[in-house]
Amino acid sequence: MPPKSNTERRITGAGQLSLVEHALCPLDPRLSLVENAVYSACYSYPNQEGKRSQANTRVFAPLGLSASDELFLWGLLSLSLRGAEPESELVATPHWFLSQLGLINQSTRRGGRQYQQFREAIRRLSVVNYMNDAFYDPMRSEHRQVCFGFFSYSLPAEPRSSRAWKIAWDPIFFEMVQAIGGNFRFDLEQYRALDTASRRLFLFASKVLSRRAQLHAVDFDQLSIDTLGFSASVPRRVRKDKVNRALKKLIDLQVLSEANVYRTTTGKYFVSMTRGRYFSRQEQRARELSPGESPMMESLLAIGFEREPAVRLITRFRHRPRLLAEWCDITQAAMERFGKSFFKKSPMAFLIDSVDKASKGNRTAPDWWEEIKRLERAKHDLTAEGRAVFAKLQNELFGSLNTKATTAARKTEKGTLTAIGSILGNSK
DNA sequence: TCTCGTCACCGTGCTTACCC
DNA sequence: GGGTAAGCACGGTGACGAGA
Repeated sequence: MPPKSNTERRITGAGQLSLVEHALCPLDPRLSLVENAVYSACYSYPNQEGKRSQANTRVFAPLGLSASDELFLWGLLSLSLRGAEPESELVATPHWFLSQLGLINQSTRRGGRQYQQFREAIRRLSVVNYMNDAFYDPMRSEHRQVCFGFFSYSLPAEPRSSRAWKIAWDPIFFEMVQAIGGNFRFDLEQYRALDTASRRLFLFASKVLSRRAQLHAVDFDQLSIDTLGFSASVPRRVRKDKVNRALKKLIDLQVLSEANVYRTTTGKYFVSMTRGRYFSRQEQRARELSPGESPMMESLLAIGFEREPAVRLITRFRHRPRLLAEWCDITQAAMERFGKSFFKKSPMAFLIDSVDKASKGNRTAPDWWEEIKRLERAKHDLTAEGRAVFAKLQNELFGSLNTKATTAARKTEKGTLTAIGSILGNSK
């Protein structure tokens, strides 16, 4: 079914160039949603001499990872890149995040489950460690060894709290993403409507076909296992069936005008794809937020402001959004922790006075609030077992890349989830 | 014998409708 | 906003048959 050609605002997602070349975890949640999961994948890229080289990746997910978590990764990234100036930190209520991502709205009676899924996805994504021995750096126009997490977060420890959530991107990752040529845009609503395998294929096609009209020959095994995340143990005929279904969905959405899985010799399959009409109508840049849509709005309303004064306050501090977000959080934390008796006049007066003084350097955040933040941060620490796996993976991918043993190990682990026991066992 | 396509089955996660 | 149940979609597996 072709997408609606309406004039309503389309939500735009943002993808990272190297990350969509390969899957971050298996598609099957039974394989991916396990503690201390390690997923290996590889992809080929043209090096500086124009020859094909191979990039090897490892994704270490201490809390496991679900293919559906990627929706939140790309969605949050798009929110950070929405304005003229990219924001390395997002501070907003979960309701704001979910409504911006189109997961909840005022007309649908949905809520609890979406909040829980968002919270769990954020937890899993925040502890992921990503390693790649040839990650494309758009600023230096070269491939580099990288190791980073995606983001850190700070949520109120009490699930019922109405305080804002804070999400801070990893500086190295964010530097790569926000650079010109480091990201690409796609239609998040279309992405959300697809199943997880089709979503990955959609992103891969969005990246590659935005630069050229046709892809003549993508290795089928590479695409189905490394890029989409099907298990290598699944017979090729079954994978072919599933990839064909995903291709058909993209043809129906006019992302592709034509696609074909074909065989050259026995056991050697390739995929061809041709760009569809989706690319000619895609809105490249997302609209900037008005003050009324600011992530601060819900926090200010919760503190007691009317809508108009809240808009004025947001406009006044539009160049210092972090300062306003921090004092909103302090005010809400004080309301929850000490009650209204904490405030001499009102929470609104406290906020305006505090943020005014803080902007002039005459007031700093209270100690009790720093202590709350410290306790919230403490929840992130890896277990001893997790630290051991991470150290082993780093050594394996970057420490001895040229040894035959490592190459052999990579071949057997490619596209698979490695058992933690085997990793720790090998290191003995 | 090998490759390939189709189908049924099971387990899991997600969406939707309904209700409070 | 939040909980629950039913139905749906999908990934993985295995069996079976057709054709080269």
